[in-house]
This record gives sequence, C-alpha cells and structure tokens, in this order.
Amino acid sequence: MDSTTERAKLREVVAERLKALILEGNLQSGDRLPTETALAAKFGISRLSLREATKSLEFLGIVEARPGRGLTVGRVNMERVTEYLGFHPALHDISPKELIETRLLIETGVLPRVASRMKQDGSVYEKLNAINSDLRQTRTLTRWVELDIAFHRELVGASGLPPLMAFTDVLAVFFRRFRESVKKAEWATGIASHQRIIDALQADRVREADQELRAHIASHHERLNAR
Amino acid sequence: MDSTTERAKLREVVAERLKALILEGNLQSGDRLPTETALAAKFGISRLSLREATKSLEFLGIVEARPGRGLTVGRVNMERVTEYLGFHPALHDISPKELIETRLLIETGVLPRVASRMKQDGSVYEKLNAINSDLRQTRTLTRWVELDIAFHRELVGASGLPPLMAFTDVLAVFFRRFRESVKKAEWATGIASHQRIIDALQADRVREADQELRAHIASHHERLNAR
DNA sequence: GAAATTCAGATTGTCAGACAATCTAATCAT
DNA sequence: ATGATTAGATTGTCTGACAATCTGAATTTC
Repeated sequence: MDSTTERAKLREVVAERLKALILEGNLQSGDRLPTETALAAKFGISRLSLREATKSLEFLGIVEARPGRGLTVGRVNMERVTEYLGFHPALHDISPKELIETRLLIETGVLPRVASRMKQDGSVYEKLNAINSDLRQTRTLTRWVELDIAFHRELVGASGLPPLMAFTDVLAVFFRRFRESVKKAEWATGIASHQRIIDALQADRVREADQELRAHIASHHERLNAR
Repeated sequence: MDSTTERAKLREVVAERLKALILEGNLQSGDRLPTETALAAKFGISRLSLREATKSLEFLGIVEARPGRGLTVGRVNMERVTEYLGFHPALHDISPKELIETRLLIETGVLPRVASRMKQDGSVYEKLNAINSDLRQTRTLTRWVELDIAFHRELVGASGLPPLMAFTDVLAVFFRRFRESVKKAEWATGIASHQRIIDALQADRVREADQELRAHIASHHERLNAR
C-alpha cells in the first residue's frame, strides 16, 4: 500500500465484494443474499462492520434488509440518489463545464437515432410536443424544471438505449441548479428552442437539431459566466 | 406512523437530520461537523447506530471521517453513484445490441475532443500506443481483456470528462463477457484496429477514426450473430 | 527565540456480547 | 384443508472495550 494512498476502509472493501458477488452471481432484484452473520464470517469481520457496508448499499437501494428474512438484492433508488446528491449544490465536485460538455455529448449523440425513431413512431413527436405545450402553461419554476428535465429525458429515451437514460438521470441531478437559475424571462427562449429541435428532428434535419441543441444547452455556459 | 408505511429506520431519520444540519448551517466542503459521540448524544442513540447513517452519507461523499480529527462535510461523489449505476433497472436487462450501441455513441462522441487533446498533449498518443504495444505482447485472455478495457478507457479518459469515464467503467463490466469471447486469432485484428484509430486521431482524421472505431466495436455484433 | 520532537488526549475504526423487533416455516387446532 | 400459534432465524440497536490515527500543547534542541 503506497504511503500516499489512503488505506481502504473495511466497509469499502466489503461493498466492492458485495457488488462483485451480485454481479458475478448474476443476481436479480429480489434474490436472496447470504445473511449478515454468514457474510461477516465469510469476510472474516464482525457483523457490525459488515453492516457498515450493507447499510451504505442499502441507502442506494442496491441491497434490501428485512428483519427475520435477511438480505436481498434491490434496485437503485434514484429518488434517494437525487435527494442526497442534489440537496446542496455547493457540495458538487463536478465542474459546470464538464457537466455541460457531458450532456452535450450524450444528447447530440442520440439525435440521429431519435430522428430515425421518429420516422417509425409518431408518439415520440407527440410526447415531445406535449411536454413543450405543458411548458408553455407553466407558472412555477419547480414545474418548469420538472418539465425541462422530462423533455430532455424523453429525447434521450427515444434513442432506445436505457443505459443512457439512467446516466442522464444522474446528470440531471447535478444539472438541476442550472435549470433553477433560469429566469422566467428566459423560459420562452428555451421553449422555442425545444420546438425548433422537435421540428428539425421530425423533418430529419439532424444537423440543424444538433446545432439548436448545442446552443440550447450551451446557453448555460453563458449564464454561468455572466454571474 | 401509518400502518401501511414502513417504519423509518433510525439511520434514515439520522441521515435526514444530518442533511438538514448541513443545509441549515449552509456548511461547505471541509467544514467540521460534531463528533460521532456528540451527534449520537444529540440524537439520543448509540454511536454505532449513528455511524450507520454517517457511513451511508460517507459512501456518497457527503460526509468525510478521519480518525483523530472527526467528521467533516465532503463533496458529492458522482463517480461512486455512477459506479453503482450498473444496478439501475435500466441496465439490468440490457441487450448486447443496446450495450454495443451505447458504447458506440459514447466512444465515437469523444473522438473530436480526443483528437483536439492530442494536439496539445503528446502523452495521450504515447499512452494509447503503450497499451497497444502491451496488447501485442499479451499471451493470456485475462490480460488481453484487461488491456483492451484500458485502451478504451484511456480513449474516453482523454476526453477530459470524468463522468464519461465512470460511465464507461460501468459499461465495461457488462461488456466484459463479449471481450472474453474474442478468439485469440482475432486479437491481431483488434490491435491493428486500435492502431488505425490512434494514428487517425494523431493525424486529426476524426472521421476516419470514427469509422474505424465503429467497425471495431460493431465487430462484436457479428461475432454475436454468428453464435 | 525559533524550530523540531514528543506525548497526552481526542476521535474514528472495529470488535464481542447481548437483547428487542420482525419474519417465516413448521406444528397444532378446528 | 384452513387458520392460528409458536419456535427459530434474522435484522435493528445497544453497551462496553480497545486499536489506529490525528492534533495541539509541552518539552527539547539548536
């Protein structure tokens, strides 16, 4: 162990091993895991130390524990993740620039797939338009943020690639503070931009949609620099 | 407490209160929190129960703990969350095709940034070449898989976007079985492909690198369909 | 007097042992 | 066969204890 490297805490090692156990066993949500006592014996540690790892995983929903029953595999609890990663933006370690660039890469990357999908499935166009209509009716910032997230989520979702949806949900947590800093006077600009993206995609003008989306997301750069 | 609602675990209540404490105090990263012993007394619970909450928050980076020093406010760890994104429902039933398409989208998406980076930073070219050289020396599948992952990781890493690195690592876990099904006779093809990607990027021929990378990753499609 | 070293006290990390609360499968009663 | 009861299993929480690490005060060295 390099002296400049912090020694891994027992619980971190255990969390990694539990992760591996679930992945390698190809376990599904609901599948039983060994009991706390068995796992503690297996890893050669005390039950309470084992719990420090399992409680961390349980907090994220990855593991579920029930008295009398034992441990089972869970599902990532995105509500919990959202709540705890987003409650105090001052604690975010990702830079705004990285966040914006990452979003750009993902969202522009799905555009060809979305346009292609729209040719076969009219509901994508309808859903995007419906959300944008809702945005036009919105009076509160909370609702606006919610719908803006929904719009971009629907866009990525139309790619048919669920992993990107999941990743987008994580990015949205960190991006929220930027959305919340959008002034009401700027909502109309954002809505018009959404509309141009929708229409360009519907007309299979992917390049145009790409440029519009870049301008749309990059506008956050400008707002940030103006502060 | 509603009988249809599960009773909140002590640790969940405590995590909420810690969150509130940080928020209401407008605490920043690095700020001191009360000690475990003091918090346990404040909340009227045992120190170990207190730790179950603090360890959950520590897992997310929200809290940091150091022996002799105490608890401090941390920084939200996006990489940790992304690392465990593999347990998200969306990734659970991921199809090989989705996995391949997702990888394609990410890895081709970073190519312009990588080429741009290579103009300023010779070490990217060197690192990619070094990995590919190591691949040429490899005799075991385990090592080959390891290095192939390292190559693609370095490629995405050169984008300068840590969140994408974290996501790529998650995808790599799922992709591992495909890499492991690559026959030894196909290694040379893969290595040559890597080399063409490296050289194209070095020469700022992004389009060519893009096409080569697509063919490289898409070759998994073909192997899958042949099985 | 300033800098380096030492050390006592504080704090987290981990453990053993214990009991309460909850669950489940086996057993008993109808 | 169905419903109720119960013993055993499992998690939730606690007390008490000691090891490892950190920090600031006291002491020593130059």
